[in-house]
Amino acid sequence: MEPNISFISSLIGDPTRSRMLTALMGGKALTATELALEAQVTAQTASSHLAKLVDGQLLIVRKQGRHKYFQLHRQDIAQLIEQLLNVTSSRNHPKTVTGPADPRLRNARVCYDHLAGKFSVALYDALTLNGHIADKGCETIITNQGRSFFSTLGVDFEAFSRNKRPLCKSCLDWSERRNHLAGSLGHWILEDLLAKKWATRDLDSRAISFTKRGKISFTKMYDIEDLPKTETSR
Amino acid sequence: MEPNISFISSLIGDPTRSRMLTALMGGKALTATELALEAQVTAQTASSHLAKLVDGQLLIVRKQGRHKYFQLHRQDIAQLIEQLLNVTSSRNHPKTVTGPADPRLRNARVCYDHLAGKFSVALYDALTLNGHIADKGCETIITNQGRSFFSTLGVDFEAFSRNKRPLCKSCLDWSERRNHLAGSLGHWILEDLLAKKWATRDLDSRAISFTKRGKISFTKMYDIEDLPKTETSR
DNA sequence: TCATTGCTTCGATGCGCACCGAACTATAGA
DNA sequence: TCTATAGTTCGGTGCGCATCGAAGCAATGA
Repeated sequence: MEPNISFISSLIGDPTRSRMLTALMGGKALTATELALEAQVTAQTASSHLAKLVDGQLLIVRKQGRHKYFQLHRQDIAQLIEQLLNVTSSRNHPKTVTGPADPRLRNARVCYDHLAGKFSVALYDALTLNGHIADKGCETIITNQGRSFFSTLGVDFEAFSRNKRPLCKSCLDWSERRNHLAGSLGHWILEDLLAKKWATRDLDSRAISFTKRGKISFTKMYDIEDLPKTETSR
Repeated sequence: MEPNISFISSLIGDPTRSRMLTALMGGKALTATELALEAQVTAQTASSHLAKLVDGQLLIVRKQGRHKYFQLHRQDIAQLIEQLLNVTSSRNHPKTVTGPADPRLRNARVCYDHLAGKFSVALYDALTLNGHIADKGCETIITNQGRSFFSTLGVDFEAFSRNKRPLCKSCLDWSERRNHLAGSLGHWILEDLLAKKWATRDLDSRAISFTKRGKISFTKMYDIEDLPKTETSR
């Protein structure tokens, strides 16, 4: 028998649940109340939705004291949501597309566990331009030069290769409709950014805010030429 | 604003509509009545569903005489469905997974526009083994050797490169849970098979039936060692 | 121990929508 | 012209489910 697509799709198909799922695309685990707020429903309603999402294995839950932390179940779920975002955004009516997007989200945001948005696309372009990665159209690979470049930055490729996750992977950006870097290398870059305090993760959203100094350092480190201006206005 | 995932998902989320969509994964355009049969609903019900799918831009429709032919809208929709199939099948209860699958579908079937199933996985393995393609874990690329190999078979890489579609791409097989070849090269292989009359497309399903001679030629052409036995029993 | 906060269960309400019967339009062929 | 087939529109039915109020557990902290 062919697997039954409709079950998972109908889980995502409810507006409230899909709001929860996109909120969780930030990669951070969120509590039930946070998700209720995000989805704009009462705690009771949220509870029943979350139970369904866990039951359908879209989310995993971890209990910590009197809190319950929810996360996307696995990488492939995040990929599915991302693909849905892509398909949807390219299909939107022209009117709504240009709608009032949060400028911070456009600049830099988290896409599950790696960077997305204008900054991320600029990074991808710079890495390509400098020959660190190669965009083969159908795939993105890391070059030998890129391998040594990232090694000096402290990337442990040995550890990555033990991991079954793809090292580098292109991921279509739904706001920019251009490629950006995903995979474990994309993950490393984001973690590195945050560890270096060049940028901070917003508490209330998927947005990533660069500090002034961080922006400069980031630009220098990856040799990015045309980093777009940060629109700091809310 | 983030695009609204739930709209598309809820379209796919209805069991009847999802049956129609999976039926269309065969790549062939189907008429409204065929889809009604496939989804096991009356013509009226099918009509309303199909209108919604077209309206939601999941399908395109072509009118021909008194027939209406429906097809998946674009490649990305097919990819989305495929990803859903993957996620769903890996999540199925062990009981239902081993359920009575149509053996013909397991052997060889169409995945939108390329080959899938056991045969396809065997092909992928053989191509890898012979160094025609290289599975880099995170991506699949065609080697120089593979390029010349396929050139002698009549592949016009020039024409492909003008196309924006990826040349070769791995696609996870939901029945085998292994990679098989997608992309325009995967498409070419399927078309070539059918053109050579080594295999025929079933009229009523996504299944692909190899002729005895075709199976031998296919095995020889791509140097496949361990092609699984064809289970001809229905 | 009691109060507070986080989350769940139960029950009731009401909307949305999948479904079909019946009647209608449109195309093809004779 | 008439007949058969393909597809649509309309109206009515009924189920499913998202929603919330109220009450109930559970864990923390004082």
